[in-house]
Amino acid sequence: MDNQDIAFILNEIGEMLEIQGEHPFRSRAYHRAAYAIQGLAEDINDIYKENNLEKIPGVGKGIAERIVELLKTGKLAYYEELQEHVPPGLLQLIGIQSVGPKKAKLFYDKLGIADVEELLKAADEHRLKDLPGMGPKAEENVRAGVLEFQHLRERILLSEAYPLAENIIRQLDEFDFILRVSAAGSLRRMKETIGDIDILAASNEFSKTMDVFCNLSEVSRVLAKGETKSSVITQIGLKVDVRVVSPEQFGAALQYFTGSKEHNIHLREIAKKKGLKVNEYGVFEVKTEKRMGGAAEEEVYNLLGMQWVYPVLRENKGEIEAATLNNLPNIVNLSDIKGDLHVHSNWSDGLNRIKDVARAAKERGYEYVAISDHAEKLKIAGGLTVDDYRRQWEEIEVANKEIGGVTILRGTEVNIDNEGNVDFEDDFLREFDVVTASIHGGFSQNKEQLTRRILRAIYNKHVNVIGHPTGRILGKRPPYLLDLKAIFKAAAETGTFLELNSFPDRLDLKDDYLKEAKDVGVKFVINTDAHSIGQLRYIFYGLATAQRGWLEAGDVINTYSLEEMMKMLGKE
DNA sequence: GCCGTTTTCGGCCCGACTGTTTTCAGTCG
Repeated sequence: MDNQDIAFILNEIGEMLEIQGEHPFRSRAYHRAAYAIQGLAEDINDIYKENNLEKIPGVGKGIAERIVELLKTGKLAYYEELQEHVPPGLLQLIGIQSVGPKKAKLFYDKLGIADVEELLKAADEHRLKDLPGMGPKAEENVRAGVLEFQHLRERILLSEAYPLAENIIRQLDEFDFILRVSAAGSLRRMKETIGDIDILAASNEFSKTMDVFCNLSEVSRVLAKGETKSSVITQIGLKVDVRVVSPEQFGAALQYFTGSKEHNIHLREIAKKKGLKVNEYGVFEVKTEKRMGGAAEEEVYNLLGMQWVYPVLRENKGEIEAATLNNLPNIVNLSDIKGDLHVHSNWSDGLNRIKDVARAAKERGYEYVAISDHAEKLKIAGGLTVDDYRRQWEEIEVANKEIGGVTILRGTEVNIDNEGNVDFEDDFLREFDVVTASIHGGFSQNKEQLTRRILRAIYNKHVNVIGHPTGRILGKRPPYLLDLKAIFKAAAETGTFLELNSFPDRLDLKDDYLKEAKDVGVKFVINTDAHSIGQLRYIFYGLATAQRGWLEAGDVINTYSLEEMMKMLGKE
């Protein structure tokens, strides 16, 4: 059982407790614990062995006992007992729009409905509308919700949602009665995947704003339309929520609507202790109901005695405490990036010539770019032999003379084989400016084997960087089973850099892991792994992930000048 | 079920929208 397994079960327990009508705070406790465990880089088995389970935020005596039982036996009697009362199919139902724990229980108790298909059948046969609290409209909403559930897309990549949101914002911005408009929610926090798009507008003409929004060409169905809040489904099956407030409320509303939920709950708890109340309209003194501010987000945070918090940090993972101490990280910015150390050319499986890559890098304002084509053992990607590299270096030399203003570096992406060996002998590896080593196969090995492979690469003194360290592909492939704590420790000890791969479906290392690795002294490189010059822009998503991982420019090697960076790579 | 500068009990964020009710429960974020 790994962290994800435990988090999954705790989440399901939370949901089952909701359906059972348990006290909401009990179920919230399980969800909070699951959330914390999901983000841990350290293996929960190790945490257990070190007797530190109760140090995980949100894990107390009770939940720690549940976790211990799961880790020891692979089973949990309490979980199985709950499943007898709440069949697994029932948990799907609360994923349907307009169906929550109460209605799911109602449908199950009164009609024996225990999965989505049965619910659709019951709606079609109009057996729902006569249930208490239901009616014809509610029944139709459930039916539409089921159909959407079956077609609705899962969470989509930030890189897909971001342009769509920009497009909607641009259109709304053109109306002169819409004074301000901004993305909010997980999109503004730049989460790697997005469940729905949240947009906030400031206007003095609420209903006109709502009309304009609900009539955008991207909209396929209006789920709800109110005076200040509407929800629609777009043509591509993504939900978009829009909220409109008056201009003087914009800051408080942006704060509230950006979330995360966990961040906001914590913030409002602090407000309460100070005798204040925070909502989407402003900050208020509870006693006098006097409004203290809220036109700008900064006011909200300052009134609570803390620094304004970057949206990318608002996950309730220590940022509120840091902001209170005036101690937020000075997170790395796009303008700090001075080069890319992992770009492919047409020598292996890339699209563009070295010269074109260099010119594109120069246009981005980079000082340097490393051509890091695959090495020979990765035959499927057109891996290069020793002789190929020597000829490539000649081309690099010519291009360096011809272009100027940007330095093209000799890179390589060597493969870490099933035993942890990399392509090429030490004498040849030494001739590269930067050596990145990555795993491209043998994913099904066990945790010890996979960890040993990466550790061997880390201890190879000619390997500078471990590429896409966990190998995950969002929505397609889970990360390799790894002892990340051991890998972070070894990387910090040897001065081996860990890559943050900016490909939108990789973003590997992910945000939570970056933060933990940073805390033990690991340094990073933010690369694109671009296979065409158009993909160099993916640095934008890698950078956002770095920010979410609390990285500062000093933690990232490709924010340094060429000279400084080469020194850090051990090349003079 | 968790947690602590109101600390071992008594709290636990706050409000909009919908559809059912006729003052409110459920859902959502």
